[in-house]
Parts: sequence; C-alpha cells; structure tokens
Amino acid sequence: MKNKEIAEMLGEIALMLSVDTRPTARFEVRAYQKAALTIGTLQEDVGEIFAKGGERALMELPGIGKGIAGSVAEYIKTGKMKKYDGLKRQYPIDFKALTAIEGLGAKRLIRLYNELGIKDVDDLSRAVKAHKIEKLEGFGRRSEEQIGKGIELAEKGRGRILISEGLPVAEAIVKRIMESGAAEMAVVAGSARRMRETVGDLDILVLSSKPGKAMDFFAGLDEVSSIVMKGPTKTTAWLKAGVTCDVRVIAPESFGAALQYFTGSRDHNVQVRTIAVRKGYKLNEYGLFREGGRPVEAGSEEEIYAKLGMQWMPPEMREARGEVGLAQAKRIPKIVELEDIKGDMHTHTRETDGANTIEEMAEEAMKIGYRYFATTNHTKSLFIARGMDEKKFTGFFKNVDRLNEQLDGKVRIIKGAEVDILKDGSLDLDKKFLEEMECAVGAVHQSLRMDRESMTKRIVGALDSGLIRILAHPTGRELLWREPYAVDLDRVFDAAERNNVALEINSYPSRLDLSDTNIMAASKYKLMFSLGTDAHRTSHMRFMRYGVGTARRGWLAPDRIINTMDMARMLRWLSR
DNA sequence: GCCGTTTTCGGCCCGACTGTTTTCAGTCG
Repeated sequence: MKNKEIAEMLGEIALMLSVDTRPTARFEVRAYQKAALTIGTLQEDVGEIFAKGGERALMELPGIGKGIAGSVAEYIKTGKMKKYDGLKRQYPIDFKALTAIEGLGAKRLIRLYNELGIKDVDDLSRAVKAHKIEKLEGFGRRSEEQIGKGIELAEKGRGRILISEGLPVAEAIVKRIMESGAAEMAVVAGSARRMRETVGDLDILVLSSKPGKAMDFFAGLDEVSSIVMKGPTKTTAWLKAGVTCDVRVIAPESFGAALQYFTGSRDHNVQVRTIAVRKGYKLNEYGLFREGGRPVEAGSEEEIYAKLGMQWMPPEMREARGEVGLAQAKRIPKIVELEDIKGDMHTHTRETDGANTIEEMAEEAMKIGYRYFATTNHTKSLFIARGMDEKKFTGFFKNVDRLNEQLDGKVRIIKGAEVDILKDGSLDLDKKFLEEMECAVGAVHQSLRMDRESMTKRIVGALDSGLIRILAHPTGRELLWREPYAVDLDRVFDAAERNNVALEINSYPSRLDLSDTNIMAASKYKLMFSLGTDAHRTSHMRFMRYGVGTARRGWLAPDRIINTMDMARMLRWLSR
C-alpha cells in the first residue's frame, strides 16, 4: 500500500511549485494538493486500482487527470517520479518536518534554503541560535523567535489528541464562556463537532455583544497555557491539553453560516461552495450572498443547506464521502443516536482487570438508563489481565444470577466473556461452556504480529466455529500508538456475515475499532454491529458517545446495531 | 493540472492575523 507515500510526494510537489512564478502555477499547486488529499484518504490501494484498470482507472478518482495519473503510474511501475525527483533536486528540503513548525510554509522554507542552505530542523535550529534568520529581509526578530518556539513545540510532539480528551475540554470552555456573561452563546465546531477520532485543534464559536470581553475571558481561562494570537474577533491559544483552540466571535446574523463553515470538513465545504457558486450564490463564514453581495436570509445551517437545494445532515457525515450528493437528492439516511442505545455489550469487572464490582457496574448502567449490559471478562490465556477459566466463570455467573434476581429487571446483566482467539483460531474456553454462554465476544489480544494470511485465517477460523456472537475490536489498532494488525478485512466481514456474528464498534476512545471507514466498508455486507465501551471502570461506560460518534461517521443506521434492540429481541438474537 | 446540467477554454474558496511592510506577503484554517 503506497497511498500515503504517493500522497506525500504529491503534497511536496505542491509545496515546491508554490514558488513558481508562472501565472498558472498557483492552480497547479491546488491541483496537486487536491490529488494528494484524494490519494491520502483513499480506502483502496492505489497500486491495486492501477493494476486492475491502469491509468484510466486512476483518472476516475476526483482531482486526478491525465498528468497526475501518469506520474502516479510511473511511480508504481518504476519507483520513480520524474516531476518529483526534478523538483526535489532543486529543493532538497525536509518539508515534512519543517512545515510541521508553526509559521513556516513552502515559500519561507525555500527562501531559507536558497539564502541560508537550511534543509532540515537541525539546520534551522542552528540558524536560529546564530541569529541568522532575523537578518533576512522580511523576517526580523519576531519571526526568528516564533520559529525558535515552533521548533520546541514540534519537538515536544504537538499533535493530535483523542476526541475523549479534546471534546470534554472544548465543552468545559463553552460552559465557562456561557456562564461568564461575556457571551450570549457559545458552541463547539470543527473536527470535535464532527466527532473525529482524534483532534488537532479545537474550534469554538461565540455570539457576543462584547467581543473584547469574551476574548479576554477565554485568554484568561485555566485551560489555556499560552496565547498564539489575539485579535478583536479571533483568539488562538495553546491549551494544557496539548492542542490549540481557536475562539471566534460571530455576528448573530452570521451564526448559521459560521457554524456550517467552521464545522467543516474543509473538503465538504469546498463541495458545498461549488454548489453555491453554481446556483449564483457566494457562501462564506458570514453568510449566504447573491451575486453583487446582497445577503440571503439564512440564519441557521438548515436554511443555508435548504437554499442550496440540500438537506441538512449531521456534522459526523460531513467528510466529502458522498453526503453532498445524497443531500441534494434528499436521501440523507437516518443514522444512530446515543439515545437509541439500550445497553453496553462489552464491560469488565474487578474479577479480571477491571476496577469495579459487577454490582457497581450494574448501578452505573441503571444511572445511564440502560435496559441491559453484557459483562465480558477476559479468559485464562490473558495472564496479564488475570483472565478467568471455566470454573471461575461458573462461580462468577452464579453471583450474576443472584444479582439479576435482586435487580428484578431494572437492568438485566447478560452473562458473557471476551474470549481470546488463540494463534490457531481456536477459542480460549471449552466448546460446551461457550455454547451455553449468553454472549461470547471473540477477541485477538496476543501474537499481533502474525503475517496477514495467518491472522486472517485465525480470525475467520474463530468466526467459523459458530461459538462467538460478537467480534471485538476487529483490527486491533490503538490510536496514536499502534497500527491495526495485518488482516484481510473483506474476508473477515464475509465470514461474519456467513456466521451471523456482529462486528464490534469498540467505543473505548483509544480504540474506536472498527473505524468510521471500516464501518462504511463493512456496511456493504449483510451483517450486524455491536457497540461496547470495553469499560474497565464505571466511568468508562460513558465512552459510548464516542462509539456512537464513530458509528455516525460510518453512516450506520440504528437497525444495524444489535444493542438498539429491546431486551427480549436482543436475547433472541444472541441465542441464535 | 483539473474540470464541465452554462464551458474542451477559462475558470479554480477566501478571510483573519502577524510581521515587517508603508500597502502587503505569507501562513493558516
């Protein structure tokens, strides 16, 4: 899979072309950026697309025409790309690392290379220390300081954080701004509103008749560690959480347009704006305008989409994955909501590596308003988690039976286990024991570095055993830490469909596995999904919102998810 | 370099903020 590599090369071509002075060059830059984005976010392997359909198939992709298709094909065939190699000889610069430094883009980097020979972060660091940069025309002392700070931040690993770390901070800031009296309204926008699995910055929109006061209040909050910039209507700050946060003050009549604009995604907005232009409008963050600048009455997102002949759609869908066309056809599907979820299908207790008792977990489930939840402790092979054998499970389940009687249906505990799928695809508990269990959840935890074929056979073998009802965290990824294991998901989906096994959308924030795009791919099969938090303590049961967010990003309908069923139907489904 | 329900030529999203300028270029989202 060379998608990432090729996308990066196309992106670098765009950077290097941006100093080209030909009048058409800046449009070439945009073309290469767009092509890089297309290939970078592609599900299928570019190499396979080319193998199957040649350059013609590449040209089917949005933003890829004859020229770029040729370059991509050249690279796939020969491992070389003339256009890239030529430019790179001219500018042998480590763009990837250097553009990650705040305030440095292609033009300044190429000047730094031409005038000071700076090729990488080390060169840059030395030049800053020797105060060579402040002497350059157009740079000055402030720029040099900013670059110095930027290097430090880049080295500290500024970057993305989990949605579960970002969204609550954004919500807390919104709450405090609202309570301060400096604003009439504040909302979270950006990728956090779209429920992306990780966020690189937070966006907050504020409606205020005292913009200066609102900006000052935000700048002084506890959550803020330093101010990047502060103007009359926009402030950017680094948060202690490790990301930046933009707060913007918006005029009331622009609120809908601003919310639409700043929710993004950028690609979604580009598509929406193209439609606006075609219909004779101009759309920006201030509103919808007729040609000549006459504003169109459209104070909410719904009205803006409606004026463009589109249906409103949930923010989670706005990723330029076909939702714009559906909205035009008025065929936006109904997708699952948090309120649809009637129980949690994956939880642990302190009998293994959880922190709480089954009683405490039941208490929490009732507080949330669940009708049921599955207790799914680890099995014996997972020593580090003190996994349980058949005997321990038997004792534990007796306790659960007693508790279920006491609870008298207020919440029903489903007896299950997160059964290890061993190296050879066999399961970590006796066949007979598994057959009698209400909810066996299969999971791979060990020997993750198997080759693709062996891993695929291992998981498909477990699915074909007919003993498990749910496949937990099907790809094994850990966000910001561990890649998915090598596995042929199509064969896994196929086996899940064949055996009527639900695929888990693990809602633990560092997993979110299946991912949004995996869910879209799996949806094409006739199979069900299951939402579970993998809770290891009571508070983790609240992670369900992130799993639901991921399901929504995968356009999943409530009737494709087993735990939207009421209890009787759910038990029937499990017993099949 | 890409693209087309006005087009195979002539367009391509656009505004805020900063720094170093003295009217604007670069960066960012």
